[in-house]
Amino acid sequence: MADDDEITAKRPTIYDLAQIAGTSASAVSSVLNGTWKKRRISARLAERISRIAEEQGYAVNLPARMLRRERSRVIGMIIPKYDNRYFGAIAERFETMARERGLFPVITCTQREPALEVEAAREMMSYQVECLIVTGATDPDRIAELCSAARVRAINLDLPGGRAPSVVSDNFAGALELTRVILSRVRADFGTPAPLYFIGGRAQDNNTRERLRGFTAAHHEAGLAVPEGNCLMRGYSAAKTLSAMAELGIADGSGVFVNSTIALEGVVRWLHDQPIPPELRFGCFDWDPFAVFLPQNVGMMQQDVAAMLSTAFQLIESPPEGVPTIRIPCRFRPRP
Amino acid sequence: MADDDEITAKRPTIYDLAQIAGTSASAVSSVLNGTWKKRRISARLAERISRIAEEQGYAVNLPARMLRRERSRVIGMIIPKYDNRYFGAIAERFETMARERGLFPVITCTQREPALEVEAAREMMSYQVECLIVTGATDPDRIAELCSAARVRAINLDLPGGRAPSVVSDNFAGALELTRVILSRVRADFGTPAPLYFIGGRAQDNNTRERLRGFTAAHHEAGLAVPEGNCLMRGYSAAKTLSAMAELGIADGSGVFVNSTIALEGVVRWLHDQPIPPELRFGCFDWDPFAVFLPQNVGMMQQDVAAMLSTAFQLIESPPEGVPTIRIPCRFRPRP
DNA sequence: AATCTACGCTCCACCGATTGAGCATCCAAG
DNA sequence: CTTGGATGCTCAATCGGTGGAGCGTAGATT
Repeated sequence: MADDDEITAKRPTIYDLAQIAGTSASAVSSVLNGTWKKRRISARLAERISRIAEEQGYAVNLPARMLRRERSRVIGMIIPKYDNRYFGAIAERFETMARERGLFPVITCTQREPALEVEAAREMMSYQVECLIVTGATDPDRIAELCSAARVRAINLDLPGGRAPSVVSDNFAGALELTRVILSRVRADFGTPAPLYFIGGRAQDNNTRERLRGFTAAHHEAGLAVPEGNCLMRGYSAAKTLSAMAELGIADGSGVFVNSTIALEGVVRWLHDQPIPPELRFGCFDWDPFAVFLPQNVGMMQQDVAAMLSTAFQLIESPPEGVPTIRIPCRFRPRP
Repeated sequence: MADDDEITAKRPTIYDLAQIAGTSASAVSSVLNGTWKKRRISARLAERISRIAEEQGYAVNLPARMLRRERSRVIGMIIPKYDNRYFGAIAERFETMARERGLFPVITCTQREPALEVEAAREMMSYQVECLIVTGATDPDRIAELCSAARVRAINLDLPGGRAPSVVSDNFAGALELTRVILSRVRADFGTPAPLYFIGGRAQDNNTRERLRGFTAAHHEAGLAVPEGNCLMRGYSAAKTLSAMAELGIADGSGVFVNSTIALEGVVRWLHDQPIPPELRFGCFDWDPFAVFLPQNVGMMQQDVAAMLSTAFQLIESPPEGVPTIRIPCRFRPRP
């Protein structure tokens, strides 16, 4: 409340409060953590201690509490990047849901570097996390191993692994639907039923493989074969995608399946770099509120972040048998 | 390295390692935290302890370490949202820079709710942060007060305050330049030197006021007055901006200054909702890699996140006299 | 031979909060 | 007057890591 400078040189502890209140540290502790009824502290004393704590601007020393308690109530998340809407939404939703459950969320971002992923996982162990959500990790099994050695439950999000339960989007179904839409729009607008291009991601990465499967299946439905050369997977980088686009020799009337918003940045930049931008149609796996309005976009496949995280927290709260991979449907958002 | 199940029921402590190595906990501690030379532990023993720690998958218990050490080496950041590029970039850069300095970054996001801001600040005190970067807070002075009571250095980022050093963009200069560009493009494309609209933000908020000042100054330069009704500041919400747009009766040939990417979402949605979208030109304060390609966009004013955070860390490392507000220039990014 | 110094290590108090065990006090029942 | 129970509180051990103080031994110096 009021300023009380020069009295407290450091932040007050329960011992300081106990001295001021003329009581014991254990009474103060139990009042401030809510166990005072169980410990038969009178309401009068509880009241007084609370008031003094307020006046002194007391804040519990979490490290000390965590050291003593057997449960830390800390839940960790490692995530590749903050700077796109998908991962941003995941981080935000994770924080909210953790707090709703009385847990302390700790997030760390690994810049998509495998070495940093492992380091981040170790750091999470040091924080004494009870559970770790591993998002979009290149090697989730490596991390799951670290976790199981430390008796920490791990959940894979976005990218599946073989040693911990996973929650992922239904990449196959999403890619199937998105490819169908792009194909039919290309047919409607240009009349040519040509096979589409597939741009972005990494061929080894599970999500990319699943999406490529959906992409191929939609082509087969339409009686089309996908030429090898149509698929360019140079990783998650706008710059690499941009330089790759030049090789394809994309002509008017083409259709493009873009495998992430980061790849889409490359595609869009390439388009605008062309002296005469080709007339084409594209669709993208992942949604972005601005990209969805871009002229040649037919629509975007939005992953259901809320459902994915609800499922992840359910898996944490009631650990499943075995190592399931749960697939969450995506939602197609056409260009408005 | 190898699995060593069923041996360790819990994560090992320095005492466990000491027992295995046949030495004392303090030797183990000093080896693992690097002070072993100072403490005259032999290289041979240090080697052996390191190997055993590795084998056992030891990870230091950070809460215990933090409790003991007088410095926690934790640095906190509170931030309104993760889900836009500006704040996403800030969070990411903050993490990187903190780690480069051997600090542990802890970020929490407050959903732009004043009550959550204060709660988040309290939580940061509980984590024993040594320093707190307060980003885009609605009431930075309230938080600065909490911090000074707990002897925690605070720095305001993005939104300035009166009780802690602040690092902000040069909103006036940025808005001046952006307004000039929009005005000249409107003139070039439509011939009509009409005053622009100003959309988004809150009238009480410092950044919005500064930008409005730049906006007005650019109009005066051009011999134009800004009619009151041209400025609509309904907060940081796409939905509110969208509904506000309807009131303005924007006609062909207009120019719009959009005060944030979140407001831009509303503007763009409004445009696409119109049966016949008006021909207009807009510019936006804040950059987004997709929005920058939208057809009627003349360009975006990008805040220099790296410079802002470098400055913030400098202020942390060498605390300044008084309570300065440092302004960082922005960079205009035209539509490619 | 006695003293000194460097070396290599261990002992133990401590950080702040938590919690099982235990100690008075008081009122009621036997 | 004693026993029993409830009430209201305090004591002290503990969590894991840290670091100042100190101890025994070996080799060097006087």
